[in-house]
Amino acid sequence: METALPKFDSVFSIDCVIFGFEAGELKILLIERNEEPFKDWFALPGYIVEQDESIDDGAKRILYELTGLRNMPIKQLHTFGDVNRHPQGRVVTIAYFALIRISGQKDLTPITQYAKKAFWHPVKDLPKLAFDHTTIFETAFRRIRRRLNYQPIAFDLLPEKFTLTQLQSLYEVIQDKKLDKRNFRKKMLSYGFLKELSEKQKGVSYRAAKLYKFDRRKYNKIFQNELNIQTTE
Amino acid sequence: METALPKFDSVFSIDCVIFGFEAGELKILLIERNEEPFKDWFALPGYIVEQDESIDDGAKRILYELTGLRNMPIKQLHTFGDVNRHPQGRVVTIAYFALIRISGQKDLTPITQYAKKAFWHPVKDLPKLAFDHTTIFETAFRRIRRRLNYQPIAFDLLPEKFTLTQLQSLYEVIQDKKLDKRNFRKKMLSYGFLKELSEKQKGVSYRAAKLYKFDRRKYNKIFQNELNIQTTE
DNA sequence: TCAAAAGTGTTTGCCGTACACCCATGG
DNA sequence: CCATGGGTGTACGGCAAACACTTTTGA
Repeated sequence: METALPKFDSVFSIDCVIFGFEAGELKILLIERNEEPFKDWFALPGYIVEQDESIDDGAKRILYELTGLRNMPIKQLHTFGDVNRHPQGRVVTIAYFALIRISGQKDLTPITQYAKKAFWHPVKDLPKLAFDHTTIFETAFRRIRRRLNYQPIAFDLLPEKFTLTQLQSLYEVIQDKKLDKRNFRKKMLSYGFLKELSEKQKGVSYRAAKLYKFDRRKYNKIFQNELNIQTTE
Repeated sequence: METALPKFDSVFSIDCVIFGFEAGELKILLIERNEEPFKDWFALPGYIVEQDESIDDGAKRILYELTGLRNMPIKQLHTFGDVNRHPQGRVVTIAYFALIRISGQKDLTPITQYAKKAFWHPVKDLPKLAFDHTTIFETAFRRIRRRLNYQPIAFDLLPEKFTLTQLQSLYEVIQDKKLDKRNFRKKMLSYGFLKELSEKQKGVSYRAAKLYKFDRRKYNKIFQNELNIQTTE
């Protein structure tokens, strides 16, 4: 079943790399395609932008329609415009990315027929993806690895209340290296933007850890100088 | 004189923010437009991408045709896709940037009729630019300000042989702050990627300064670990 | 000889890093 | 009582920042 693209003159599309963290693993959101080309392949959620919507709005809409996720805080990543990246014609794609909290309740139900399903897949052992989506993913992954060093993106991936060990293991997964527990905790707490809660972890068969919250207001106050420079992208 | 765009369905274009450094000032390359819309306005060099060229190739071609500069090492900056950014229809633009050496010889002669002329303009006191080009410039400027802290982009702007004072004044201009001379020189020299030449500055009416060269090979050797992470974008 | 910029060291505080043991809890 | 992770402090080295005077040169 061939589904022709509406126009081959300079069509542009959106593709989204959505990161999540679950069961100690970094994951991204994939769909199984229900359309040619690459029907039945796994792909990043993506589709063609409408004429009367901004690319930012289009990205939000497309992500919603393919995965059921609304109002995700996506940001632009990079634009991919090789001539032959799409087998049916010229499609320039603008890639977006986001780091979000995976919560069990959110059901990933595509609204459109273009995707059979949407699901989380570990970034380790990603299958071959449709189009140039593997390249797009790699670009996104490099970006967040770098960004982890100077922006508080880890907290977007964690549950609202988390332990320092969870935070550390997230850093370790993204950077793919072990960190020293004492140094990590000392440094994180020294910033002053973590709020210690009176609650403790529950349901573990060992000493329960304290829970913390990320205090974004304090973070902004502390880093407002740097943020003036960093605000974009 | 109205010049209609070829198609209004999802046209995409390139705009280039080309930085240079001359007479102690940071400058960018502008054109004076010779086409509606915004005829006679100043604008970033930019035009529409062809169907059969990648966006990277298109960016190089367009920059050449509007300014006469060939083979510039441009990199992608960001894509701007608001619905109404172009008064004649839907044009998504992919912005590129580069830092280059302004040399007196390079004549800036547009090849096409779309630009009357191309010229360097200080980033201080930029005039109002066509379309959303002021926003694009600001995005590029923020990007290079940040990047200056972790990549050797300053050397792309300087002549091949330069003095430490020239290097420092470039850092000061980009970051808009004064730096301490002793600390600056100590730090720069400690990296080990500056090669001291036996030559000295000429034609100055005070003590001539030593000239230095940036040794990119050494730089790459020293920073290859970090570069593994930083290579992209 | 004067004006203008070149060139040069030391001290201090902070931050990153290395490193190992006892504690609390649930099963 | 045992297994599992939770939680804690110190010492060292390197880097950034503050700070002022002498030297060289051409006009």
